Amino acid sequence: MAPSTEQPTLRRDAARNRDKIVAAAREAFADHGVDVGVDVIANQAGVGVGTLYRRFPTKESLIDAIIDELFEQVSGLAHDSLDAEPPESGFAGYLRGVGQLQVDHIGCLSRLWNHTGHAEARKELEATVRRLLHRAQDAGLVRRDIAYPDISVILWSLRGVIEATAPVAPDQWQRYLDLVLAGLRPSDQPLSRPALTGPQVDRVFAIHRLRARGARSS
Amino acid sequence: MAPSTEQPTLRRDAARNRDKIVAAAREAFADHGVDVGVDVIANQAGVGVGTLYRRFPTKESLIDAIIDELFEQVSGLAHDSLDAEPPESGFAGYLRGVGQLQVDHIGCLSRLWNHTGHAEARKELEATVRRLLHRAQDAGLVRRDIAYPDISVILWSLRGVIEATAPVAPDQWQRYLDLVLAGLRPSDQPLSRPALTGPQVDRVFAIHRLRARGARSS
DNA sequence: CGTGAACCGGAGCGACCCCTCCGCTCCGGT
DNA sequence: ACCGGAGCGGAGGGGTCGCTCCGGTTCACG
Repeated sequence: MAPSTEQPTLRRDAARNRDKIVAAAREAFADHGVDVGVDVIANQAGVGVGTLYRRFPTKESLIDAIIDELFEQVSGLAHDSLDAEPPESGFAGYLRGVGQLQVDHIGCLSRLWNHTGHAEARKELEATVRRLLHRAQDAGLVRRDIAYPDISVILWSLRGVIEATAPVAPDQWQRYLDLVLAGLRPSDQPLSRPALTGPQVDRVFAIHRLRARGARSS
Repeated sequence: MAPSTEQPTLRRDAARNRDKIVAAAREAFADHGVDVGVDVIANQAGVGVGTLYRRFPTKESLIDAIIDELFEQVSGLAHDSLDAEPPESGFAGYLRGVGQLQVDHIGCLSRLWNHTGHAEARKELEATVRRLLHRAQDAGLVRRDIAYPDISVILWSLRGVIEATAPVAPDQWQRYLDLVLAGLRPSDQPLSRPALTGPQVDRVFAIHRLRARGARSS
């Protein structure tokens, strides 16, 4: 039952501070983006930066912790969507749910989809979303030549809309998603290009992860 | 014939260097994003940073110059699309053209749409795009309840897709645009939200312009 | 060709930010 | 109550980046 990475039982005040740091980081990242200074986070948590850095050896690792939380919410949402009624509505519900999650974590969007570890958790999420997609296709809501990587592309596009419009019109992305869902409905006009392949999607993740580290390569 | 902002006749070598700086900046921004150091640009242009800063008092003003170029290309593209054959194809052609421009200037995307000045040029572009949109609507290619601000939203979404996928699959955005265009076709299912209003779009621009200046507000 | 103004270059300043270090505090088991 | 050590805070190191300053150079006009 215990996770593989076992903590050597944090002292109680230390655990409390860790929670305060995570909460402060969550809020600060959502409000001001991942570029907020660590001192701002430490201040908001009521601790010193030294305390922060004892628990999270790197600012990046703190970001990862927040993104991990977010990823779990996405996973949970996908699983919940499996129980939607009627079943074929789960697909749209998943997309709408992810949209709302993105709105609630605007500052972190650039990191949401380049998840460091958890390859296995990613596989599971993918399997779930594939099921949602197939159900929608079987019900005639989504054209057959839409593949799983297309969902990633749609979510990237959603990110673009949300990042631009959310501060002004927090629900405008829903109108846009209506349009996309309409575009997904069966049609006899073929698409001009094939879908991304799985490895290509992985490379997109990899590139964005590199870029996130502040690469300044040639 | 002379533009309203008259230059006091730059010395020839100075003009040459200015051009070299702009060319280097265009390339550097496209390749590495707007976060490249000014010394990189100056190096590539074969001049010192001092020379760069004589011509462009701020890195921001250099970025603006590049964005202005890009904006003119968009304007030209919109006008060219007016002559498309058949006329109702101009709308899709415009969107595809803007997509390609975005691919060619990936690093600048975050700045493309928050254009500082030229309110009048913006108005003209808007008028042109409105005509393209109306033609497509009259031809039955686009549903009637799509308004001009929806085009901005679509371009923001396109930006999200391009930023994510272009390094791996430079033309994947076209598949995605196919879907959006399909979603724009007439339908009797209403959209769940109204379009953005003009002032809302302006506020989106304003907010992003502020954010670009590196604001670290509360 | 001579002259003065415009121009050039790059070392260096200041601001910012991530992270470390070390003297002090306070938890918690005995 | 006592004590060992985990935990704490925040000043400052190290690095980056935008921008400035000024001695030397080059252009263009008379």
